Amino acid sequence: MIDPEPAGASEAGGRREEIVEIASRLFAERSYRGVGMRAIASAVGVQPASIYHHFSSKADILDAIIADVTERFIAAHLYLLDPKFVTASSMRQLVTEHVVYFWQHRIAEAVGLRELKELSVARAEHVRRSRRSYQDAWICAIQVGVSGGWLPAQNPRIAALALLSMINGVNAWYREAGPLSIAEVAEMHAEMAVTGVLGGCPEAPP
Amino acid sequence: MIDPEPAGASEAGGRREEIVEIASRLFAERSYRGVGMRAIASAVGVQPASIYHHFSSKADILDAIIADVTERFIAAHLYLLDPKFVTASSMRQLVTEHVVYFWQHRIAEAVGLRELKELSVARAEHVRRSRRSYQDAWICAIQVGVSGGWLPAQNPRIAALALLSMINGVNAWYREAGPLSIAEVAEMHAEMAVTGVLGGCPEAPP
DNA sequence: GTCTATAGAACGATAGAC
DNA sequence: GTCTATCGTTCTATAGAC
Repeated sequence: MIDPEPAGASEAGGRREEIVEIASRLFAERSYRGVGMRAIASAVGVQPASIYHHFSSKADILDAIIADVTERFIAAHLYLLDPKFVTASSMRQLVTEHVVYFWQHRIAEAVGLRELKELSVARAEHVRRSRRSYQDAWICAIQVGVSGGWLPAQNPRIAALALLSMINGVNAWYREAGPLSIAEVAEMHAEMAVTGVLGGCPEAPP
Repeated sequence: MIDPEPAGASEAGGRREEIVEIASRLFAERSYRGVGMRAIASAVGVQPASIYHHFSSKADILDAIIADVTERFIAAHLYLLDPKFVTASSMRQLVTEHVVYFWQHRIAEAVGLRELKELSVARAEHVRRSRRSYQDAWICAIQVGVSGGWLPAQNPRIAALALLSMINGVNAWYREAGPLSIAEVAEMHAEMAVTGVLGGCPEAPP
């Protein structure tokens, strides 16, 4: 049993984590600029000045929210697009895990997507580079499939961007109250993405 | 030659139109709450108080920006999804026109998507209803295709939402500096959407 | 139709006691 | 670690002259 938190993070249940969690919900609902320190403090149940014992500024809270949610997923899953081993099956697996992970982290992901410009330039650039590497890995993997004859996609770059738009869009409309679980929706998207957008037949090699 | 502006709009080049155009660009770049009346006035070249001669409030400017950009497209194109006449070909045409129109109106569309919650409740609800009718028309049309045997989509609702996410995502990554025109990207999306996501073969009837 | 001037509220952040 | 109190800024919006 390994501590799932990276080194440097405080134990769960600390004030700092509580502030991050509450602020992320508020930012997702009313936007970063639409939520003041007074509103955050009030939701936490403390006075505004107390927040500054845990964070040096409001932007520092935003940094902690966005931090590396997306990067962590990308770093852990890029191997599925490795040109030497990528298959239609590994692509389906990646789409499925992508949809599920992004839904599970939907609040931080929504804030990270919407408030990217509010981040410090250095951190925003870090996030953009990470996303770019994921996108490029998809393009490269699709090109491998086209060269190998098992993916008939016309334009790998456009296909990759269309595929990512499709699966990133799930959070905008999916609701847990509906008849389908997020895992079912994820599987359907894997099918629509790889068999549909990329044109890879389910029974085709590899 | 008919006046393209709906009745009630002032002639082009008026201060009101100038303010709407400048404010929409600023809102798209720095968000509604991130842009003050001073910034808008400064960009227009007047004093802040002068804006209030043309608009009763900042929210009134946002209303004028969003107004009915999306509704106008939907109202003019719903006929292409009419259950009695819809075909794979009319779906492809709609996707193409959708992508091109949304790109041409990308500034207002971006503001309308991002700042929907800043709108007055009544106007926000009007926009949501309009989008919902478009979505429902897509679902219904796909169901017709499934019933008719010319679309193998598994789940019409999920397929419609995936398709719309895909084509609405174009504005997030397309840049005119690239090698493809928006019309070319739109055509490729029509192919990926109808042949790919919905599974309709190009040569299949109708 | 645009100006100067400013009201009144909310903002991010700090000082210093406990 | 949280409090009270508040500083200085910025915000939307208005009053009234020209």
